[in-house]
Amino acid sequence: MRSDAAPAGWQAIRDAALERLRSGAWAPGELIPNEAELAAEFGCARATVNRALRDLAEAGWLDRRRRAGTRVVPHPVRKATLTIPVIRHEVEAGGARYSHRLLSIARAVPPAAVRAALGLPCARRLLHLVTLHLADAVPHAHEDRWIDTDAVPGIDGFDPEAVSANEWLVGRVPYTEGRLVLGAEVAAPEMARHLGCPEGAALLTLERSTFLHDRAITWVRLCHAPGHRLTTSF
Amino acid sequence: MRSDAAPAGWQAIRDAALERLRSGAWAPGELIPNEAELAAEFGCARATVNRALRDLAEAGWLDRRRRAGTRVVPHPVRKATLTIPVIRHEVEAGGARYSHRLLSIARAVPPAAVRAALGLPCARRLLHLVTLHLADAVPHAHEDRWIDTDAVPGIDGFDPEAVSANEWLVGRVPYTEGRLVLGAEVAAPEMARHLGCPEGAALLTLERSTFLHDRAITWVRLCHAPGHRLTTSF
DNA sequence: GAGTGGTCTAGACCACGAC
DNA sequence: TCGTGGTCTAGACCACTCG
Repeated sequence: MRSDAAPAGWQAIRDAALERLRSGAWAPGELIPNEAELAAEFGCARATVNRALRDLAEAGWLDRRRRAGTRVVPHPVRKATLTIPVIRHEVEAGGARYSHRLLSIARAVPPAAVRAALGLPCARRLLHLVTLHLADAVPHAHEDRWIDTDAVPGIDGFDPEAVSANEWLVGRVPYTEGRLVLGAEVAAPEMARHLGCPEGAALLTLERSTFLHDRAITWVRLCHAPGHRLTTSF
Repeated sequence: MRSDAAPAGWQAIRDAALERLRSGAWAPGELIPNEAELAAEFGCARATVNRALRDLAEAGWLDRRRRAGTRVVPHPVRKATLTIPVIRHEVEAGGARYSHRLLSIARAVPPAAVRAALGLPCARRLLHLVTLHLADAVPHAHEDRWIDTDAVPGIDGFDPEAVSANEWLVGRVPYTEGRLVLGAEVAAPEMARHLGCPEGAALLTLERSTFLHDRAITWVRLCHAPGHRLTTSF
């Protein structure tokens, strides 16, 4: 009995191929046997080999071309996947207790930069929320959010004191498109006060615009407390 | 004749389904018809519908479960893919002319933080390169890199003055695993001098460790000039 | 138990593109 | 030109899980 699950079918073939890639049996830049040959070797249909190799190609290991055959990509992965968590989950995953504090709530016309990010042509009034997220009562991130309430049915039932806008929207409002911008900024005096950090500290910022069918829903800018890092494997 | 390509086969079915998702005909949280029904509707084999729906599920639109059927995911995508470009390509994509300047090259024992990131137990000497990347002769990013030359065959043929380590390694050295850490830091005096920015500016940093079969290859830390942003859609 | 998606097969035809 | 991967089909069996 093996501790790891032993996949059967196309996953078994994918794993066998992956082993050859990792071990160097199929070296970078090299041409690997064609589908028919591998199907014969593994004793399965060509479609099954196709499924396995397609999976490896999508993962960035192989480069497949008609007529030219399948080649091992010299440099496997150039993409990293960033998961965008609900902040409460992020905090709790770190073993801390999550809380949040609503700093301000108002209806106002957003600044031009926000209007541009959301593609709003006219100067409409949106709901503006500023929230502080805390981990074990220590400031974790500062959230500046604009919501087009016309695009969010059921917003009346939303109590920003009880549930953070971050979590409420994620749970209830579907979106189809989004844009994410990562940057860094210096902590201004007010931000430093909110985050409990020295003025001039470097903060990792994350701006996110989301849309439903090209209709702007919300724009949010998160300023993380100093030292915060985003990590991903690839 | 249509200006946009009209895919046939499973992609056509995927697109038709996507249109229903985007239009709301298949609403978030809702159950969609099963594969057999859709196959009948589209006049194709069930496997073809399966291929199309699997694609949408991988993209995060659908949640498919045996027996339970296929459901529209309420909140489509929580993942963003970050592409990690060769810096020269990144600069040239911005319409600028790329150049680089080697600031220092030496063999030394890396600091503990770098050893830890690479999982090096003992204090071996690695190749240490510091490079400045420029866009139209303006500083773009500062690169601090450590390379385990034993893990990089052919390193003797590498001329760091001619080609940046970034590009040389990407083109020649395969890797299997990697870790990426994004953060922000304040520009120290020396860094500010290199990047031509004020001391105390906020810099977006990107640390990357790469491995080949659990063997450490290189660790690199990029400090981008102020205002630099990483963008991705999802 | 029974309905659903997951997968496999064997064969076929097609589209691309290196030669 | 013609080998290669891309895809479709029709049918079959399996695995999961809801009721």
